[in-house]
Amino acid sequence: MPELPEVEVTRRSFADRIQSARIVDLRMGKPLRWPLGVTPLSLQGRHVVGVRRRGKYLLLDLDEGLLLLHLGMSGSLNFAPVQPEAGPHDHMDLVTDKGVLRLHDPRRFGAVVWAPSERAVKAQKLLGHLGVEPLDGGFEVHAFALALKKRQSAIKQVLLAGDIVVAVGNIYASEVLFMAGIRPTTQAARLSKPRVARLHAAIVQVLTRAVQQGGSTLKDFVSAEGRTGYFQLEAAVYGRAGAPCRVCATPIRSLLQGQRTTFYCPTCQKP
DNA sequence: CCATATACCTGGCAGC
DNA sequence: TGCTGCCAGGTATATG
Repeated sequence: MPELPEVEVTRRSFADRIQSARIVDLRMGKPLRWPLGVTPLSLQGRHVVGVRRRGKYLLLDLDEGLLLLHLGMSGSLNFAPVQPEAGPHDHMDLVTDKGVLRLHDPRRFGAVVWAPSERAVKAQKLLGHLGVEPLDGGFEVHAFALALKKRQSAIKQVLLAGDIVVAVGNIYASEVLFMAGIRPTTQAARLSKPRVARLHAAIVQVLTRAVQQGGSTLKDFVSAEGRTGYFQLEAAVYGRAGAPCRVCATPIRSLLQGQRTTFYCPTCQKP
C-alpha cells in the first residue's frame, strides 16, 4: 500500500496531534516483521518529540530513543482520542495522553522497532543503504545521472531498489516512467542525459501531485485521520492493462519485472 | 560489488 | 456454494 505519498500523507495526518504527547502504554498484538527490541513498559513516560519520514519509514522521535514504524504492504495508522477494541489485524496501540496511535496491518509485513538512537538503527542494518529523498531538495539531476550510469538492469527495477532514490514503489515507478516517456525495460545505464532529466522531473512532479491528492487508495489505504487518497483516479498506467492510453488510446500493456507487475504504454514510452 | 530470486503473511477474487 | 490458485502498495536476506 504505502509508497512515499501514502507514508507522507500519513505522517502529516497525525504529526501535529501527537506532538509532545506522553506515552502511557504500548500494546503489541501478533508478531510483526521484527521484534520491538525493548519492553513496552520501559517506554511509559517518554514523550513524542516529533515525527519524521525517511523513505517509507516513519520515525517517531522520543525524548529518549525513537520508534521506527513501517507500514509494509498492507499497513495503515490511525490516530484517535479513543480507539474501539482492537480487531484481529490491529497489532500496535501506542497509548498517549493525546490519543492512541494504532497500526492496522493484515499481512504483518510492517514493523515497529525501538532504538536508543539513529546510530543504533543503522547498526541494526535497518535504514541501511537508502538513497536520497526525492522531495527534499537534495535530489540532483547530475548525481542521479551518474548513479544510473553504473546500473545495467532495467530502469524500473533500479527505481524500485531504492538505493539511488528512495520511496518510489510499484505504482509510482510505472507512473513516473510513463510521464517521462521511458520504457520500463530500458537499461538504466543507456538513458541519455536529457531523458534522465525528464525522469528526474517526473519523479518530483508525480510524487508531489500524489501527496497533494492524499496518496493512492487502491484497496484500503487511509491516513491516520481515516481519509482515502485520490491519486489512483488519475493514474495514467498503473492497473490499466488493456485500457486505452489517456494520451494516444493505445491499449496499456503489463509485464513482470522481478516478480512485480509493470504497466506502460508501448506508444508513448520509447525504449 | 552487482543482479536476481526468495521469504515473510493474509485476504480478495477469478475460474472451475 | 465451495474449493484452488493467483495476485497484491515492501524489503531484508540468500544465492549466483
